[in-house]
Amino acid sequence: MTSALTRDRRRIHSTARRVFGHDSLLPGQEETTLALLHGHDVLLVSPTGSGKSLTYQLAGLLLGGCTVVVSPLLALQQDQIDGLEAAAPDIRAARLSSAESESERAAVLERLAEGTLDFLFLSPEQLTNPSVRTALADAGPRLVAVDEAHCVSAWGHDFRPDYFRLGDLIAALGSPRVVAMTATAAPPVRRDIVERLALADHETIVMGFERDNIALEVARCVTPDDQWAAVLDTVDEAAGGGGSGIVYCRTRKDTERYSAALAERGHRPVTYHAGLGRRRRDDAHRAFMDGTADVIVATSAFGMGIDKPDVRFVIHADVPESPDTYYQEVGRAGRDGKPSRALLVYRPENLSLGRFFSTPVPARADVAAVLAAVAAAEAADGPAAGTDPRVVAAHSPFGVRKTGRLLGLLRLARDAGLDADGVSVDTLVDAVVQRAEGQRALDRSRVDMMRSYAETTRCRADFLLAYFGEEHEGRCGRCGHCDNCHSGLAEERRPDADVTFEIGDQVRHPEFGEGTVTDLQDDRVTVLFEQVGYRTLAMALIDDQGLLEPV
DNA sequence: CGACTTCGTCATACGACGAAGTCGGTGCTGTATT
Repeated sequence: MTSALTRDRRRIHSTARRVFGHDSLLPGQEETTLALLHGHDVLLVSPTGSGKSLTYQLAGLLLGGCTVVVSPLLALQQDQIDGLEAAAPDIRAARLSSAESESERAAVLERLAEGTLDFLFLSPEQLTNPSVRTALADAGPRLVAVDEAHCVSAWGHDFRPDYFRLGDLIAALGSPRVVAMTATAAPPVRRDIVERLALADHETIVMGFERDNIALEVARCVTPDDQWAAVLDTVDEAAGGGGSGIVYCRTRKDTERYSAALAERGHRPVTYHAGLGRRRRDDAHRAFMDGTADVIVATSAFGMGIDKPDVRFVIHADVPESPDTYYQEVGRAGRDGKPSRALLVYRPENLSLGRFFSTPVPARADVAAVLAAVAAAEAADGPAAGTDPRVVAAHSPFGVRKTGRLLGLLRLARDAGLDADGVSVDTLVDAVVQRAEGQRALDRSRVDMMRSYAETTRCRADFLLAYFGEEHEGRCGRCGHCDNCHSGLAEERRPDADVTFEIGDQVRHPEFGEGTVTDLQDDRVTVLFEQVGYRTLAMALIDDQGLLEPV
């Protein structure tokens, strides 16, 4: 007799073959699809190119109805639709965005109502439109896929505030299954995604982070002139091999400067940042993709969804604000599996920009004002009005943006166990400010981790994999091709070292509170504290003063 | 926080210096303006 499990596996494989022409599935695809079919939400952390999209496509088709795909960029949505139509001509996909005319939007919503749409792509902002939400709720989607889900954690505080309430917006569609997908997510990012999307009875499925064809290097510089020269010389050297590459800068101005200098040296660079306007951005993007340009000099605006296989080098002209961002950007090298370089050009002074950009902490008076506005909005427009930034903003002294940000923090504080009833305004204000301070501390500790990465003498791949919570078992602690492995600085991890803790242990520190051990070296331990973010502590000090206690 | 710009100051100094001020990254949206 055939078990239900076997039957579901067969359905998955036959759909993959019949609709997409795949005779076999990649690691993680069956597992994720099965979990969704069996009623679990899923957080899927898996590298670009590993076929994350197929999991929501298979699950969507098997669950039936229209699957909603939330994606942060309009360009990405279009890519996905094009890819889907190319892979499976029978599939009916559409997009709902500000780029469509009123009549096009009406046509899409009609197809949704008729049930003749398999996949609908949209941004979180679309879900804040009540008529869109109602139309979707009426259609009763069974699955929502959240693409580039790390955005749920990174955005919302002060950028694209609707990411902050994506969980609520999805729940309003009738609490469908949710699959959140991203290529990179360290443990606190995973926690954020699960919490903010309110993933129910969820499974976290993590495929490997390791990209062993990318050689990690750091060039430490003292003066701005050294830094300038290191970037340009490395492009000369790397581009000599014939491949293309990306130079990441922290400011728009620097992208222009480096671009001009590279052109003078005989390269074919293009510049890319958000200040350029649609047309010039599209031109730069196309020139890089088709090889007309060999280097793209860009801010962080460039890269999401880029799947150019032969990027041979990624050079960071300035240090980014976190290992999360760094690895995301580095990951755009060597998609074809061939040897590639990732060089971080590091001057400690550049870390300050990361601190500047860290999450702002709101003034207590502002939080109190928004709390009052929530009460006013609920009194005037009903209980649901208290969560809508547009409605609350009408009663608050601030714009929609700032109101939305404070509402987001308020929501998180309440979710953390503070019920609105019977809690004083002061307590709630405290909780909101604390929440923001915690976020800020985490942001800043990520800057510190970036410093540690730049200054470490151990294997750089090992450092990053530990940061992302990758299993250490069986790893010798040497990738063999980063600069520290090459120079002999990185030593083999000694398994017989006097280990007091293990990765994943819950610990308590008298000052920093509770946390989780994320990394161990012979003489140091790194802990991710709930209140203050990442801290690396000397083992000798811990032993002497009994600083860390198991919980 | 720090890089860069602007402004005032000095006075056998009209260029050089310091103080003060400004700016720095990601994109969706709907609406007003050409």
